[in-house]
Amino acid sequence: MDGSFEPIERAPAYMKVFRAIEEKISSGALKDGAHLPTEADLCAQFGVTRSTVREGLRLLEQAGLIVRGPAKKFFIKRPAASDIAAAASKSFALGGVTFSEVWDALATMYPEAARLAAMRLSKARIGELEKSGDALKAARDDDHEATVEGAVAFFQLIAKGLDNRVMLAMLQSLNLMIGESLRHVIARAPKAKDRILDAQRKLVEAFKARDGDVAADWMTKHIADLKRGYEVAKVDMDAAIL
Amino acid sequence: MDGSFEPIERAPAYMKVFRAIEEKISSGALKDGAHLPTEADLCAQFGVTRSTVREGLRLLEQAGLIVRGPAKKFFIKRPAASDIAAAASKSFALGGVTFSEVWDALATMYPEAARLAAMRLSKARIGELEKSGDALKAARDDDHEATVEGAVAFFQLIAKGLDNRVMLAMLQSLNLMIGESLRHVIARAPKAKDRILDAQRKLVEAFKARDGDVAADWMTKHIADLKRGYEVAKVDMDAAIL
DNA sequence: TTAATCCTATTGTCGGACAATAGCAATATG
DNA sequence: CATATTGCTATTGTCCGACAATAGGATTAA
Repeated sequence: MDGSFEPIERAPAYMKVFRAIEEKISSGALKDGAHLPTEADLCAQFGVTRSTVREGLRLLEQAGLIVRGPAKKFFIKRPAASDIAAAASKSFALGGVTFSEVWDALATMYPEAARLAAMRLSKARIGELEKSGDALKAARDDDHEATVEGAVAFFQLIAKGLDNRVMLAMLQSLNLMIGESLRHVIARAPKAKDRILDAQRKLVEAFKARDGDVAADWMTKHIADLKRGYEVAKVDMDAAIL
Repeated sequence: MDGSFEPIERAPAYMKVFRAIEEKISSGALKDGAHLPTEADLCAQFGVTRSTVREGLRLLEQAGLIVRGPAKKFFIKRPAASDIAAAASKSFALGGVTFSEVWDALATMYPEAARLAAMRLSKARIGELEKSGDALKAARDDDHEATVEGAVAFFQLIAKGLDNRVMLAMLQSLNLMIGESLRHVIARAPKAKDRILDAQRKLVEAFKARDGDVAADWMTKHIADLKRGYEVAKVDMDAAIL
């Protein structure tokens, strides 16, 4: 006989609200850009009170599935690569990952990204890379903020040019972390701007020539060089990034 | 003159509650594993009502910064790599990334991961890899679930062995996505198990020999082979993963 | 026609209330 | 004495009702 019972489904109501709406989003029943019904409507539909609905909405909000539109109304938004990257890098920081872990990942992934980029970057994207370099060149040598932005923008353009949202999100989360940390050491790294510009120039040449090996090679050097800046600045690579 | 005013800080109270607690966590004032005060306490401390506090808690909950302990009490938890990976892969799925994007990322990143693994895997970890292979070999050939688990477990062990939480999270999120999708096609991929086992064997050999080039090479083949399974199964690689 | 004003729908916050539940203490039972 | 049951208490989950704040649209004034 089987007179025993299954454990009954016992999740808080706000969680069920969250899951229900999440389901409707992932199934496409609630399309990207559509407005969420008002809280009062949701109360009626789910048969719960506004407090409960609102707790569910907070979950959706933090999950990045809904964003505030005009008039505070929520509308549906499927998470973009940049959202994932931002959330991930924040979590990494909170999780206490170290500089060396980030740089290690950077050194592992970006050369291959560069190799791929050599094959895949559009002419327009390569043009953007050159323009970004020109902008950096035009900046004053002691404008460290411009140097950091120029370095990060270059990585960013490569990541975007791969035309792959998964890799974009991953590389972008690395970009966010190195950008934040570069800012703190750039002032102490002599000649950083010149060396960055040189590497970028070589990389663009490789991209133009569609030479993946050379691109990967220069990216390796570029990253090693950036890392050296950290060592010169005597940053403890085993400390957590903030 | 500058008689103009800055835009005043106007964030909802529940958001401020969220940020305040998040701050205390990231600054270390609330240590990992510590219990959060009761809702009533938080009300008193922040000077807001329980509804407001609870909405803030929902944000923290979804952000993965607090988890339910026994007795429903919350305690602090810094996000681990696996949390980040799970959140990211979920977001990728909701964002509608395609099979080919995932496989593209896989093919780009894992060979380099394997190269690194050849240098970095501990003997114990390599032993685990072999044991995982033995377990897969022992499974029945038509036990597709075991095949999928064996394939994913192998990737998982390599990712863990890199001893880098950033890469672990990234590779793990890929693992989650391919695992989920492999499950749907494995039955239609003939001889999949044998070919997987063969690649795994070659990879372990390369790891033992600490030969990064060979490891990267076999990983490339292994992944290409898995991908071919998809093509044989006539999966639309441009469709969104679910 | 444009600018100021009112109106309305919706969100943000409040306060209180009570049921549900987990953990613990007290009690009963053998 | 050991164990099982019961009751107690603190805390969370949910509900209700209320009101201020605000954004947008409608309406009126210029």
